[in-house]
Amino acid sequence: MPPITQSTPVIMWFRQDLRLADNPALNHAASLGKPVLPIFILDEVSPECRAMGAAQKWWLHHSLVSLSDDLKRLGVPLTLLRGAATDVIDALCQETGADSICWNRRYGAGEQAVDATIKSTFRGTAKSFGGHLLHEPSLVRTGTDMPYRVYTPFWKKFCAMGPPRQPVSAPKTLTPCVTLPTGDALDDWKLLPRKPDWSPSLAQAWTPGEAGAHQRRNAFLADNLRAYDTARDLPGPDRTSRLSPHLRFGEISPYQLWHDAFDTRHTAEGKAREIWAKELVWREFAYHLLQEYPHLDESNFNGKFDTFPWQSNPQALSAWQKGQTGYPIIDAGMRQLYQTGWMHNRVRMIVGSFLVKHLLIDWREGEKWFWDTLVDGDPASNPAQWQWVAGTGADAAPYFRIFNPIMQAQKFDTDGSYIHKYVPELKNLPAQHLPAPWEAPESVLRQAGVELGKTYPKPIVDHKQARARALEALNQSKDAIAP
DNA sequence: CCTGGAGTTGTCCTA
DNA sequence: TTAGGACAACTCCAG
Repeated sequence: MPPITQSTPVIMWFRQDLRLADNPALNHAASLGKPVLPIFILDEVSPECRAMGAAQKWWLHHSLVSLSDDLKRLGVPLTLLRGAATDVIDALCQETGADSICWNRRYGAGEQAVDATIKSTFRGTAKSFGGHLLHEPSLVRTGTDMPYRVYTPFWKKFCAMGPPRQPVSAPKTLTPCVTLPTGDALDDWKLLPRKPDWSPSLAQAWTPGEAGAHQRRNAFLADNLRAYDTARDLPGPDRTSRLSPHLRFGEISPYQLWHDAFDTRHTAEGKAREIWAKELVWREFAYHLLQEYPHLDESNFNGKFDTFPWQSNPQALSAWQKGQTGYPIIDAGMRQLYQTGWMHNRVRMIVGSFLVKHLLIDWREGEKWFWDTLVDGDPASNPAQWQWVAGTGADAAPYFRIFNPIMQAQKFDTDGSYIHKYVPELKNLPAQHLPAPWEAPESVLRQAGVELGKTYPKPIVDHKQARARALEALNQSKDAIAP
């Protein structure tokens, strides 16, 4: 080891916090008056750490480009390293003499194990900070010091714990290291898809990076917060925040968004503000569940479902993934996902319910597909929402709650704008027939150039029959004894 | 320890 | 056309 001197650098380890503003670990690093060495590690080898899906990798690539540019503007370059994080950091300390490291906490079991190992073996000071969540998930406890399993009491307790701290601004300058360690070139990581390159449609929909996140935030606060409580449910106009991937990669701080929610410079009813704040806290609740139950993506939260007879049905699974089920609202959603790496939340519930209840396919198949295709694929929110839809989760939907894909389309895509956008083969079919094209008169179909079974699939299951079959199967298993 | 109100997002049938 | 109740009972959690 080189001798520890005044000029030894502090390592700022970026992970899921790819931003400069309101980044507590970065502010800490800046405050030490030492050279700052910002790094990002691509760790695909540490056990129990879930490898990113393809859409997330695309996002990560561009987010790292953006972070790297932003850091350069502060006078320090971002160093990219690859391998098991413990080994990488060991080697980095050997090379640079760094005796100090800091990061913002993460919450997957495998990731926490890695961080704990580094903290206990690091020769020097390793400091962690809270930046990803508004309250540490393990600190929200019931009156009897237990974790919560139901959202509303969690929300009440969350509010009773007092408001989250105010966001802090980015450091003005950082001191660079005199000599830099050797790092990787981002392109060598091959995070971008090729053969085929399906990313242009993602690039059209999104601007990864901190600047893009703030653009989205400003647009949301100016336009969509006002009527958020009602308008967020309609996938056609899509008045959601669309901030989920930016939050996933920490390009914007949840502290910033929490205080935005109650900022009176933006006009909105109290109801809209509260619903938006509650959405932020759903994310917290998902992490709370993940903390209590680290295998949230692998096993049923409710063990009664461990014996449930899920059906293996590769053809149906494939039709669902490709958006070829014959139910336009399902197909629109699945195609939006595949094309843009994102799906409106209302539609996520509808397609999730369809896979699990209508097709009786294991929710884990859906969770995996979402994980691979979503740019906002989140280790906590994704499995938590799938388990909720499937009825296997904490605070699960009751088993008899089966979304009707026809009725949902009528109710939430009344003008057909969502289906028209993502199912172009039905673009000439009048809105009233979009929820269930097989019920349209033959002449109307012909006039719209639709031939069911040729230009657009016939429904792969009958709603009424599938619903009855699901109720039967679920009814039988609800009395199963948890192991 | 007991009590009792409450629980994200729906559907379908009946009156 | 629309409003209301059944669907099931259970667990959670505060007081």
